[in-house]
Amino acid sequence: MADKAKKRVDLTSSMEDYLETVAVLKADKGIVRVKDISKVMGVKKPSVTGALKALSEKGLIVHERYGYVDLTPAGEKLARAILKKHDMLVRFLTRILGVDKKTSAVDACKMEHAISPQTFDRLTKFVEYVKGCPEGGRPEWLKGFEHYYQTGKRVKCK
Amino acid sequence: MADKAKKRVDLTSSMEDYLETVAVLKADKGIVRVKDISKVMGVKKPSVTGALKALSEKGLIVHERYGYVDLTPAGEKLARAILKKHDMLVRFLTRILGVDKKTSAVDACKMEHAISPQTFDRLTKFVEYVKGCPEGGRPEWLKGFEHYYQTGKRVKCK
DNA sequence: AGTAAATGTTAGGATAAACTAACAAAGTAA
DNA sequence: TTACTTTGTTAGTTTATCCTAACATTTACT
Repeated sequence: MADKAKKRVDLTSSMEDYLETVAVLKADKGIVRVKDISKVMGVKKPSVTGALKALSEKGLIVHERYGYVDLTPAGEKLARAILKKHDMLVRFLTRILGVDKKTSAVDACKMEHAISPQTFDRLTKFVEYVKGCPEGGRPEWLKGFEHYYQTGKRVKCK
Repeated sequence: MADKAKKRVDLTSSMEDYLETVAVLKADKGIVRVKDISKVMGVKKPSVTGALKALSEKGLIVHERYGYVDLTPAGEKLARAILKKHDMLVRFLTRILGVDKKTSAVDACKMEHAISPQTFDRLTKFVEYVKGCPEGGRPEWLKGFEHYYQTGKRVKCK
């Protein structure tokens, strides 16, 4: 077996955010450039250059001087995992808790660095469970929660 | 009105963690010392000394050289807010998602820095709602989720 | 009281992540 | 092709957080 040693890639929250942004931009616009990452993340361009250098060194992206940015297969894979977490959290926040879209996106972006695999697993299944529970619509109890949130009063408990 | 200017106290996650730990230790053991904070948080003592200095300068704790640590009223108030978030998250993770106690504590500690007031508000009400829904016990749908989590199969949906 | 152990502090350094100012390359258009 | 604009990089600084090593103070025991 050719020693394909798969070093564990351990990213800081910040680096995960950069990687995630690269993946999103790539999906959205096809090409990824420093300027766009900078804009989306609200940081200055030199910060981006620095982050990209770090991600390059970890073998997660490809970035030639003055050129576009692209993900390596390892980067793709990692980004997918991060985005999965992100999307699940957004779904939980919006569909179940009723948090508004913008806030959900912001919170998900921070929460995705905070949750353990166990919590991820359970929350994922929770969102799944709620989604498919009464085939088409929202479960009764969730409507009950919405009502409780609005009025402070419970209805139809069991 | 005597200008009681209430400067906005904006803490980093790290400083919030220190403040929280001080509050917990005070509640648990009455007195708070550097060594204990160090032990609980898994950092070395010089890090604690430094953090305490920063919290002192913000008027959140009282700490005399070589002495015990105590919270000021402002510190108490802030700590209470942080702990409220923490406890709510632990309750959500354990009681609703079924995450184990230890993991819940760890995740809550990180998530508490990530959620907005809106998410806090909604999640708090959600936990409240679930708790008091069928007076004594757990709601049917939550049992349904547990079953789904264990077996992957849904029962009694509506 | 005198000494050893426990506890706390200081000084100095490392790392991560951001910034500004100045420079370099690439793209655009006359 | 030259000159302007856009985009990207480099160098150097700042802030936050942690660390280690060495020193200081306090506490506890004999």
